[in-house]
Order: sequence, then structure tokens, then C-alpha cells
Amino acid sequence: MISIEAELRRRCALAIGKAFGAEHAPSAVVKAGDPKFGDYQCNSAMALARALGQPPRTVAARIIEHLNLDSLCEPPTITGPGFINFKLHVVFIGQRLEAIASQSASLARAGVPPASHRQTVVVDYAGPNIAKEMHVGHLRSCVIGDAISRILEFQTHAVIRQNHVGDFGTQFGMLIRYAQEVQLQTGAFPPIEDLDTYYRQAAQRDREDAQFALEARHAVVALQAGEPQAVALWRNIHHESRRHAEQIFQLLGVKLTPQDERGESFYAPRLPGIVLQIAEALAVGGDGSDTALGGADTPSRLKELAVSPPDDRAEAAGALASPQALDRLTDAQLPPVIHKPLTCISDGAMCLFLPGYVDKDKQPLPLIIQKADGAYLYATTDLAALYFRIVEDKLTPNDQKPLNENWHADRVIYTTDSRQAQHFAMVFDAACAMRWHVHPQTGQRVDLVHASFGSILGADGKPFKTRSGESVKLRALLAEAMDRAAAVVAEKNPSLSADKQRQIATAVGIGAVKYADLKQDRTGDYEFVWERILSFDGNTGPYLQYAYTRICSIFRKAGDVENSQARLELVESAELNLARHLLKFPDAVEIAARDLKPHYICTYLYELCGLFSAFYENCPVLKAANPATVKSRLILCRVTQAVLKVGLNELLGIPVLEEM
RNA sequence: GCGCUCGUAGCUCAAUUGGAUAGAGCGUCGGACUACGAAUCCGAAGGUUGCAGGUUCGACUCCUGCCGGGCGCACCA
Repeated sequence: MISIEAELRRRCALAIGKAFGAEHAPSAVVKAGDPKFGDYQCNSAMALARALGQPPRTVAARIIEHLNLDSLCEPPTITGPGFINFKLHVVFIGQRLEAIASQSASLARAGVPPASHRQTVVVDYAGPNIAKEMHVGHLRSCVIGDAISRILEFQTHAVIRQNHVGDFGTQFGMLIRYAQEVQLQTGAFPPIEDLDTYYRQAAQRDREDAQFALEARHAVVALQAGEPQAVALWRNIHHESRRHAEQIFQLLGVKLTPQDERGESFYAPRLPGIVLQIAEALAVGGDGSDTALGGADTPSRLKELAVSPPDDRAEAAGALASPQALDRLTDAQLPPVIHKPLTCISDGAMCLFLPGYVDKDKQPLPLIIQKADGAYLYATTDLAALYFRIVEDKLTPNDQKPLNENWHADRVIYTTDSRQAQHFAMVFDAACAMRWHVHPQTGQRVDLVHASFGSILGADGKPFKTRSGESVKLRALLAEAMDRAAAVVAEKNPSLSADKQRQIATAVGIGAVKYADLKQDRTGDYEFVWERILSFDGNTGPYLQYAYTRICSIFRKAGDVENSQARLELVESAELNLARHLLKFPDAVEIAARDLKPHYICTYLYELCGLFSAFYENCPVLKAANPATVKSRLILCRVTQAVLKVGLNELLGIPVLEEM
């Protein structure tokens, strides 16, 4: 069964097709703007009126003539300029809810249907830098990326989470060199309790000591060449960092595991092949075919760099190009305006020029895929990752963490902050230029999405920092959330055991922080204010968790009164309003998945709790007049509980509690 | 300078992407506990959606131009 909104849209499209021809078929069905207009409305008549040269209300009437609604709705009405209003039939509502409540399996899905077209979706999020402690800057990526993953996963898409860690940059030379130094002096590897301190000390040595800095550069080379001692130290740092990140993920309830981690170091061996591939395919003056220009200046240094380090894995990564192709890559041939993607060497760096990008001086802006010194950049790694996720065959021994099947992603989603918008636009354009955005099996266009988000600001509207201007550590932020929640629990519910209180404080504190982040449209900035986040009033995590505990409390008191064969009687307006809204949960999930915006689910759940409160105030459940009403109302409680659990817990990754 | 983005009630945010009378919470004011959890609920006041044009049956939403904030613009990620 698909969502009701989708079902009505389908039926309206069918009716429009029958009435006016299939070319007019797409139908605009949305939730009604106002309850007095029913549950849903079709807005297609007004749009069609012009094209058909008929009055919109006439068009609406003809749509209705061809509309088959079965017993879904009451007879539709035409209002205003030509809106078609649908009001769900009470009998239909009752049957649907009874069906959902009747089995634990259907309750577990809360009415949400599986996706009609199952896709393989890669979601790239979190991506912390190794050797630095995670800070608030990572919060949104973790929370939003995980929610998006959970939502798509719940729709039964095959979601592949990817943690693209920064673990192979130049900073590692510094860190390795510093680790060597400390080890030599103390005879023991320093415990990395505070990664930031460690990093800062290394950076300070790097700044102050030219000899140290030089050796740090050499350490990078040693690391990339696989020198055992450098690699061992790198592994050590890596291990410590991962341990730290794991703790954060676990505390946050983010479902990333070590198996999901493929960072810069993973892609490093593939980069030479990627650069070669792009350089040849898009060589300036060439058309990608084998027509090397004779006599052009040979950028021999780059040719050397592009094929080093000598690693046969580059070939496996798809290095189709021959080094000879690089012979024609001189910037002398670069046109002043870029009309098609071109690669060439500019100032010694391997550049990919894409149409539509210019710098401050209106000069073509390149996507640099290899620096003049031969090093690769994050654009290179991102392109390698895209190739890996979409094109590459995974059943090769090259993947250190092989899956059982090929990925060939249908969709790749990046959850990073909006400042990287241009970077991803360029990377996506580059992938398109290489035709890597075409699914190797289906030939369909792969959806490349930057699900960007804004910044977290302090109460003053400026970037969220500590008083001394440092970035707030994520661990400290979450600890404060739990402390604040613990204080409230101790005050409100002192009778609970200390252990129980701690458990509740964790769920409430972490949940509040996550919910505050998810409830707002991710594209905007938001202000982080403890009082607002941890409030029990309004659209907050604690408020929703509280609503859930009230329902649980009813069931604790109900004992075995519940009867799965009970019938739903919808009499009171509070009952009807709640019932109607419960059936719209699949619609909320669908639009949240469509736009990759978890806040649609938050808004839906908040409205649900408001309607449940009205029901709770006006319709006694356990003290209802007769047993049949008690059972009927317990069905509403049961489905509300299920929707809250699925929405909060499974889709948003926020814990629910039996009591608090 | 170019590009992206945002501007909605005193404050923090919504508005299913062009739909009907722009909705919530906080704060303010006024109410409801002998009550399935008052960590809650109900009511009131609060708006020329930054400004000015345009597009059309219909605009917070789209197009143009201003004003104001944020961010980005060649070898960091």
C-alpha cells in the first residue's frame, strides 16, 4: 500500500488522463492547507484550465467524473477557483488504523510502505579529520547524514554509509615526526587523551623549528612510500583517533562503523590512475581519442608525478590513459573562455577547467586535481571516491573491505556544510564530464546530491565558540547536554534510581541536541541555546519524548485490557483529528526522503503530539464510559506510540523512553 | 568585483516547492491539577513576509533592480 497522498495523486493523474489525454496527466495533490477543506486537495484544475481553454471549475468537475476513489474518500467537492477537496472516509480511516494496530509487524512500520523502486544510495557524512578531536562542526554532518541514511534505509533502499575521513594529508608528516620525537624522549608513545593538544604541540614544533618542518615533509614522503616506521606511527595515530570517533558515534547513536570508513588513505593508491584518466579524456585540444599532438612541450615533470608512486593498483583503479597523452597538456592552448571541460597544466598544477567557473579576475577557475609538487587534493580524492562508488567493480581484490556485491550507486549524497557548495558543484560537473554519472548497468543518470547545511551559531548570532574563541569540542558539548538533563531529571523525578536517572539523562540530553539540529531546515543556520533546546515546551526533543512516556504510562496501567480484535470508533473530534493525522505519517516520510530534509518528520511528529495532547485531555482512555471505547482509544494510543517510535527512534535516531 | 545563500510576529523558527484567511513555540497577559504523568493543556494580543517593480486565476515562494547579513572565489579540507 502506498501513501495516501501518493495514491490520490496517482488516481487523479489517471482521471486527468482519461478526461483530457495522457499528456496532461501529472497531478498536483497535496495535503489540504486547512482542515476545513478536508485531508487532501488536488490543484491541477487551475493549471489545466488555461491549456484547455476551459473554466477551471469545469475542468475540476470533469476530473471528478473520471475519478475512481473507491471507498477512500467522501465524494470530493470543488471549492474556490477550482480546488478539488478530498476528505478521507471515516470507515476507511478506521480500517487502516485497525490494520496497522493488528500486528506487531505492521506497527513496526507505522504504515510506511517500502520504496517502489529500490535504489543503492551512498551517503557520505561525518568525515572528521583524524588526529583532531571532533568538534561542533561535525555535529550536523553526523546527525543529519545519519537521519537521511535512516530514512532512506527505512524505505528499504540499500544505504551504504561512508565515513570519508581526512587521514592522509600533509599534517601527518608533522604528526609522525612529532610522535617520533616524543617517543625518543620519553620512550613511550604518548597517550592521545586529548588529540587537539597533541596536534597543537606538533603544529607548534613545525612552526618554530625549521629542521623539524623539513623532516616532517620527509615523513610524508616516507609515509606515502610505505616506510614501515612511518606507517606504524600513522596506524597508531589512526587507531587512537578512530577510538575517539567511535565513542562519539556511539554516544550520538550514529550508525557508522569501522567498516564504513574509507578515507583519503584508502583512495590514495587510486589517485594517479584517476588523474591520468581525466587528463587524457579531457586533454585540451584533444577529443579524448588517440590523437596525441606531436611536438608539443612535454610536461615531463608532471608526467613523472602522475604515474608515481609506482603502484600497480593505479591500473586497477581504471588508469586507461597512457602517459603520452599528457604531452599535449600545456596551458598555452587554454582558451580564455571555457566552453567544454578541459584539462591542462597551469602553473605546474594539473587543472580541470569546467564551463561556468571563474575566479575574482574573471579568469577560468580550475579544479586542481594535482598540485605542482605532485601532491593530490581533496578534489582528487572526491573524484576517486565517486568513481569507486558508481563505476568501479567491487569484486576485485583491491578493495581491502570488500562487500558481497557491487555498489554501482544510483544516488550519492554528501552531507557537508554549505560552504563546500562550489567544490561539490565542480566535482559533480567533473564526474559528468567523465560520464561517471551514468550507471554502468542501467545507463540511468546517477543522482549526485550535496545535501548541504548551515552553521551552528551562538545566542549572539555569531559562530558557536567557547568564551575563549575556541571551537567547542563535541565530547564536551554532549557531556554538558547530559549534565543539564540530569539536573532536570533529578528535580522532576527524584524517586527514580540513580542508574535510571543517568540513563534517562543520556537519552534526553543527547536526544535534545540531535532534535534541535534536525528540526530545522538543514539549509539554514541556527542558534544553539541550551534553554530552548532542553525545554519541555514547544518543538523539542524532550517534549516529544515526554509524549511518548505518557502513552507508555497508559499501557502500563491498562494491563491486559487491550484486545487486538477491537474496533475503532471515531466519534469525538479529538479522536478523528488524531486518527487522520496518523495516516499521514507515510506522506511525511516521503517528502522528507524526496528532499532529504528530516525536519519534515520533526514537524509532523510535533503536530502529532499536539493532536495527541488534545485527545489525551478530552478523551479519557482507561476511564472511558464503556469497555468498547476503552479498547478503541487504546488502538489510537497504540498507533500513536508506534509512529512516535518509528519517527523519533528509527528515522531520526533519537531514543524513546518508557518513563522519564 | 563575481558567485551562492538568507531576510517571515518583540525573539527563535515553519509554511509539503506557485495554492485558499502566512502557522507554531518562547516571551507578555488571562485561565485549567481531589485529573490515564501539570515535564502538560486551553484562550488572548502580536504580520504591508526587507524595499520597489514584473510574471498570472493565485506569489513568502518565480523574474528584474535595489537595501541589509552570512559564506565562497588556484595548488588547505
